[in-house]
Amino acid sequence: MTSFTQSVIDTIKHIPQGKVASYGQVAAIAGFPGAARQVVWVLHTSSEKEDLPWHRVINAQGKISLKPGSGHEQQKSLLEQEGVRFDASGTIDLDQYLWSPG
DNA sequence: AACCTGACTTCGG
DNA sequence: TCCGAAGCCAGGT
Repeated sequence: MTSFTQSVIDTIKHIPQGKVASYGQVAAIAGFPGAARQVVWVLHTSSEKEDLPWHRVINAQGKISLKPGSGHEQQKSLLEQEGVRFDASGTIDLDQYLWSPG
């Protein structure tokens, strides 16, 4: 499979524990730069079926985009369990936790 | 077949 | 520095 969906799913599955990646980054690595919104859609449609580490995908500012009550707390909790520290304002230190597939 | 939506990103005023 | 608008693409209705 070389579809956009499969590429994104595969990319997300490769995000290591304790690291995070932005939507745009995931799209770019998957081979579709600028397709951040489609990544959102993939998470919505395949996060459970494909058993994806959806919580490791955040926005480019190092913050969780979900609204409180819609998974925000759960995502933060899951990341903290993996060792990701949050700022007092709920921001992740990208210098330290941003995934670089190097 | 056309229109709408989505956990985004980036640029311009 | 902050806000608004446009652009990305696939899937659902």
